Amino acid sequence: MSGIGEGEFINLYKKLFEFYGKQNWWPVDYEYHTIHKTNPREEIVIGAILTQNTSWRNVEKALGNLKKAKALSFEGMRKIPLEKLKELIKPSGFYKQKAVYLKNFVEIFRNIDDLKNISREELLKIKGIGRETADVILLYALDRLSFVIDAYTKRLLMRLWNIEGSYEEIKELFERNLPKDLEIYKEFHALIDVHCKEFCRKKPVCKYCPLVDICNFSSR
DNA sequence: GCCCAGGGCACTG
DNA sequence: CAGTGCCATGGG
Repeated sequence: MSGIGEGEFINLYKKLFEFYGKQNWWPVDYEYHTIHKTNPREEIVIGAILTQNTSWRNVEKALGNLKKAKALSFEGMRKIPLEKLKELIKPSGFYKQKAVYLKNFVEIFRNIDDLKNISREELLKIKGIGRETADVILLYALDRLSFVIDAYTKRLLMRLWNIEGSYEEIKELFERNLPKDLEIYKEFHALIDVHCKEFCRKKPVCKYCPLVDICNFSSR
C-alpha cells in the first residue's frame, strides 16, 4: 500500500510525544469511582459510545449528568429507565440511539469482568459498537493491543504520506509497524487526536505545526 | 446562519 | 465492498 515503514511510524510517534507530552488517555474520573466503589473501566466503555461523532466537550456534559444520577457504571445504568437515560445523555447528541445502545450493552455485560475474554468480532456484533468503538474498548478499557483508528488518523496519514485505505488496512499498517506495547498504542492514538485538533484540522493550520519537516502536505 | 465534532446503522448499487 | 442519508447537541 505504501513505502512507509517502521521507522516513519516510530519517528512520528516520537515527534508527537516530544511536542505534546504524555496524554494519559483514556480520561476518567477516578475520584468518582473511588467514592462510589465503581470500576473506572466501565466509564471508558460508556464514554466510548457517547463520543461517537461527538465533541468530547459535549460528552463531558453527559458524563457529568450521569455522575449526578449515580449512573456512571453498568449497574447504575441498568437502574435508571431508558427515558431518564436519554435525558441525561442528551448533550452528547444522537441521544436516542446512544441510550438504546448503552442499555442493551449493560444488559448483555453485567459488569466489566464479563468483557474479560471478549473478542473483537464478538464486540462488533453488538448494536452500536462499530470498529472504532470496539477498538477503544479493547485498548483502553481492557488493555488489549488493538490500535484505534478514527477520522483524525486517516486524515493525518493522508496529509503526511498520501496514504489512504479502509479502517482495517490502516489499523493493520499501524500494528505492523509499531512495537507491541500498550503504552505506545494508547499514547499514539491520543497524540494523533490532540494534534489533529490543534493543527491538522479539516482546514489545516500548518503554521507552527510540529510535523512540518516530515509532512508532504504543504508541498502538494 | 453555517460548519464541525474522538461513528454507526440501514440501505443501495 | 463503496457510497449515501440519517441520527442531534453545543461551541466556534
